[in-house]
Amino acid sequence: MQLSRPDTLVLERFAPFRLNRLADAVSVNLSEIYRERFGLEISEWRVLVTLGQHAECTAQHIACSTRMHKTRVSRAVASLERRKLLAKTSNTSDAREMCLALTKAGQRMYSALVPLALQRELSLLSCLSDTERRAFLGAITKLEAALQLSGGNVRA
Amino acid sequence: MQLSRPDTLVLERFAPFRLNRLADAVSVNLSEIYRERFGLEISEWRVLVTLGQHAECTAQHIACSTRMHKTRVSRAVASLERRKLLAKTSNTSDAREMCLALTKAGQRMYSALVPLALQRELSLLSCLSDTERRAFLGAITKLEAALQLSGGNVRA
DNA sequence: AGTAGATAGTTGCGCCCGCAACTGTCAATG
DNA sequence: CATTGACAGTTGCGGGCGCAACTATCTACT
Repeated sequence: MQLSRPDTLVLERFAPFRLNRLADAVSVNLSEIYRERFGLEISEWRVLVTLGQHAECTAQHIACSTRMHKTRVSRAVASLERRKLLAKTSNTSDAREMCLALTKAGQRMYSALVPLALQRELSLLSCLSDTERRAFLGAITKLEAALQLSGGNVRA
Repeated sequence: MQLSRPDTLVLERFAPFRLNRLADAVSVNLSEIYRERFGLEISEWRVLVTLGQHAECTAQHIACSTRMHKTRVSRAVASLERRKLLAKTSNTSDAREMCLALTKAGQRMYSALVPLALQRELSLLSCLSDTERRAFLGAITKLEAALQLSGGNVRA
């Protein structure tokens, strides 16, 4: 990488920039599904998916596993609640925590969304051969580990 | 990827999410340099780097090559101008365009920043072997092509 | 039991950014 | 020449998000 002299930075070859640009483009591409078809913002989409995976959990858990700021989670949850896609119930053992769960409508949306999203993921990666894809995802796994992104980490 | 049943989406294994999270973490990591040490926002950093590479160019060109919205470029340029890191001169052949260039102070900042940024890039990628790194960057190149990110594209 | 510190979640504030609309300039066409 | 449409760049507006501060609750320690 960066074959030029060490005193010149070519943005197009600078890995952090390329990664940012790529992730943004992929995000925009995927948002056609959750945004245009289902009217969800990315933070709401993440909350929905997390709840679809872990039937009941707290906002804190969602913040950890999605690495979103807790205020962002709070707002996404509030929005989903307004739209009756999600319901809160106060936890009896700890009144600070709210137990979050998808409503029937939320589950229906989840079930409709997931196959489309997985299909889009495949389509995005379809420009890579199996070997290339494995190498790509393997490298990402290593980078995640190096940056301590695996498992539930909080940023703020 | 996604070895589970096709009706469940595990966010931690969903490539678009992983890519987004990784790019964000890399961005935060890199921002220690341009933000904390030099007081630049990411958009300003990109403008600075682009001008360091192409001595004189227009805002439009910066928007294309960085894939930033033209208003974002406009504000970053205005901020850099206020800080005397950049100077505008009106183009004689086309009065609509502004010819942008770094000032001496801007060039000094650029020269101080670039080696640190390149070093940080190396450090970020140091968890990969040469083979892995080549495979990783190669895959990114293919994905960029598939998403038409290479070369100057405008999004808006 | 009572107090202090930690934790879950919400909200006011300010900043950044995209959208749409605007100004000013250029090129093409009559 | 005048007019129309395209283009470079700026700005008002609104929305989303992070930070800090807040409330409410739990836990630990005396």
